[in-house]
Amino acid sequence: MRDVNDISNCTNATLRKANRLIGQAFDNQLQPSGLKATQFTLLATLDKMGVAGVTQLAQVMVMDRTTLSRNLKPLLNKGLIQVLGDQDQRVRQMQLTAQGRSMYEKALPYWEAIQNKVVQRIGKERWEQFLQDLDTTIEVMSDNS
Amino acid sequence: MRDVNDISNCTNATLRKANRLIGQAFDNQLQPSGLKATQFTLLATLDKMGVAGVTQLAQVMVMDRTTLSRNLKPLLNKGLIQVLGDQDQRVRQMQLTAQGRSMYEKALPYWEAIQNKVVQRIGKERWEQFLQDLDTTIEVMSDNS
DNA sequence: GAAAATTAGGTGTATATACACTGTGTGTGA
DNA sequence: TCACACACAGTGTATATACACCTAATTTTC
Repeated sequence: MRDVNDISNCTNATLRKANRLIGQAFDNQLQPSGLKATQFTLLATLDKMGVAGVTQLAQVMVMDRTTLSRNLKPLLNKGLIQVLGDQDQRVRQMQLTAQGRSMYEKALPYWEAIQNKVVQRIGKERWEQFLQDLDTTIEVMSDNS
Repeated sequence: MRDVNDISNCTNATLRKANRLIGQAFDNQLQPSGLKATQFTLLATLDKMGVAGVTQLAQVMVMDRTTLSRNLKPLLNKGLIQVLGDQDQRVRQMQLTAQGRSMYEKALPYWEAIQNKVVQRIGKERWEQFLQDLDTTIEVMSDNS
């Protein structure tokens, strides 16, 4: 049994460590594609949504709106994402450009490579449990109470 | 069974989401202490090590040396950490100051509060499994191969 | 229909993260 | 001993993250 109050078992610190290592591994593998792992995730999410406003996209990504705002900049600069007009002039609807979709699709094999490598290292069964626990954590921590 | 190659199951993206939420929760709870969660973790680690050089501390924290170098700055500025001399003039040995230890100890109850809250939300049993899986992930991802 | 509340979004500031590169000190081998 | 390798740490640059605050457009309310 782990001691909850032992600082060695800090949920945040342990999660951060894992996050750094996994992030580096994904960034590393995705490097030939010219995308960071975070950018790849953003493109993947927007690709699935088709068209989305900033706040809407931020909610789906469980990310602060202002963080997303900043993360969009390099992708807009590279022409991977374009902004569409909207009746409601407050909203900036966005979607992938042809170049963006192309770059995303070219990056997919690199993503699959590292994703499979990670699953293999952790072990399929344990990985499934792990992803489930991450999803649960995301769910229970999303209630602002 | 989860599809490993389904982008919805991206290990990195899911981990990042959880990391953001947990990080915010810890930062939030620690706010009255004047420390960010990352800074708290750094102080806790250095407190346990007693004295440590930058590279040594970075290895223990599974963190890039240059990242740690930057993270140390606000703590040095606030006088929570001090640099000691060393025979080997390349090494910057560091330790907590009295003020640093005091601030760390004052922050501990806030850490315990959020740590327990998180464990309660996830559920003790599931949390133990979760921490175990995180540790495993850290271990298998630490091999540079 | 105008004032107030709400909603969408960006900026200023600070920290977190890491790669490529630089500088400096230490040790080692010819 | 001196040149070269190696070890320790910081900087330049770029992105990621989020809170506090600001602006503008829309909706709601009276």
